[in-house]
Amino acid sequence: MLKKERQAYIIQQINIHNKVLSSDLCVQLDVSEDTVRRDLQELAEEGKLIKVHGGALAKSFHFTIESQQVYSLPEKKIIAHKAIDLIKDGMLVVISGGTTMRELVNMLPPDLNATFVTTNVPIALELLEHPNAEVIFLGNKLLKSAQMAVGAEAVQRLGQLKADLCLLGTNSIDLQMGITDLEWEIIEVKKAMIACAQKTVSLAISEKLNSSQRLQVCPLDQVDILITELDPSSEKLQPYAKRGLTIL
Amino acid sequence: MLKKERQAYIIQQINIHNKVLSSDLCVQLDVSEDTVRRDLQELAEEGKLIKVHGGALAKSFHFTIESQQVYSLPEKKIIAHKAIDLIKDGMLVVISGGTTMRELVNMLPPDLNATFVTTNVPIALELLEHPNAEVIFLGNKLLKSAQMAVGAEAVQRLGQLKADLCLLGTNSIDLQMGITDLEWEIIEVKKAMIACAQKTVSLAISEKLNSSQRLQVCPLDQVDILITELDPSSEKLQPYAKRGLTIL
DNA sequence: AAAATATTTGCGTGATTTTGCAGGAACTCA
DNA sequence: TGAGTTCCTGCAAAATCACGCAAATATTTT
Repeated sequence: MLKKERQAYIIQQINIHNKVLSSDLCVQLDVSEDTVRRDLQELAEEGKLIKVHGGALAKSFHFTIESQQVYSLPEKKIIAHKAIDLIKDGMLVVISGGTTMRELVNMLPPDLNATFVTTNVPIALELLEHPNAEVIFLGNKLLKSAQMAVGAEAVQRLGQLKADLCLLGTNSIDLQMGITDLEWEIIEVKKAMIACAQKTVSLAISEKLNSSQRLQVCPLDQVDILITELDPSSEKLQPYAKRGLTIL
Repeated sequence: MLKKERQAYIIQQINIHNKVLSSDLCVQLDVSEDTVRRDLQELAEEGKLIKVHGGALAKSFHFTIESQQVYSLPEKKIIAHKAIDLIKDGMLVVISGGTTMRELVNMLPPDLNATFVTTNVPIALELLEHPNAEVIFLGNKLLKSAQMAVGAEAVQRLGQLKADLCLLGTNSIDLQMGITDLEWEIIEVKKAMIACAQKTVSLAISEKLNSSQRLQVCPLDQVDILITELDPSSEKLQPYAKRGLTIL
């Protein structure tokens, strides 16, 4: 078998599987490991793949590993844009945390006259930049990992509110478990946020659809509106529409 | 499974859910906990995530304020350094806002085990970066100009505390009027902070000595310790020493 | 076609990487 | 405080890699 043939085969395998193992290749091609290694090295030098210990990865893999400042920022901007239309003058809005929410706050029209309630420190800071928003921060004990207030005090004071809208940054949502999250203390606060608002809006990039974590925030029927970056007619969203959620 | 694949998966999970647990990952990836730990550590060194006990956090999720040009930074660092010696393990410290305070929080020794109470949003955020500090944020309505909580709620809840130390960023201090400030709402909160603490410390760069503003926070005899960037024996400080303040 | 030259391949050896495990330290939480 | 978890260090086994060398193969020259 010719060298060119071998390399063509390797490229083909990479295109199909996005990765190859040296050990696999040397069996499939019936050559020594050294030969495979040399082939991979050559192809890597030509920029046709990425060599890693034990095999090689498709070039496109490099994308995933790159660390962007904010993951999926364009998608989040789309989501934020859709959500903003829900906020009207005079409303009392409860808002959670996350990068999507930060984008949303950033994009709020300057002339909007609304009151925002949050337990999340970065969100509060971002809201303070807005010329007309009134900002209420609830809570006392702050949780480091989530940079937000948790605990009985925050929950109790959320209970004393009657909000028009709850904007919920969502970690995981699926049909069985509804909205789920990882930490008990966060769950508690999110539950209280949902309970005090007339309408609950879940904001999630589509990757988060159909994934679930340990603890339930609320079942699906407590969510009124679901916003993703996808078009409402998208295939992935139909199961949620069938369950009675408004899709934006 | 290739190591890079694993790491790409971890990054993806982190980006979607903001947080991952080592224990979850080692099940999902079918490797030992050690391997997961090593992966997380490696990714943390590359700056792609933040390693925490038991798992890791997304980097973009953690929002920090970029330290812009701070006026008189070297002086403020000196002040902060002096003040830090006053804070001991187990203390409950009430802390106001300002760039000097941000420097102070930044310089806190990582092994310090104290509880901090503040009504200032940027300070709270900075405190959250500290590995051991417990952070309590008081208040609900936020004042845009000062990025802090004001109003009856905050004042009342400060009244329910018994703090060891009150660290007060000071705008103006002089012999006649004591500590003074501009805005009524801020005065109220600062008064409450002083009232609830056993010792009050005023931190001020020497420029602010012998200046006063419209509204009084407290008379000079309520201040226990005065910290400036000057040497305690400095001429400018003697009048304050004579009035009974400890000069550091 | 034969010889000379260049390229490719396989192998041995030793270095490097990866992984899991044991133990003890450090941390968390009730 | 004390049990349970997570973390770190060092170690060892296995896999993978890198390098030189010689044999095999391909290419060019004569």
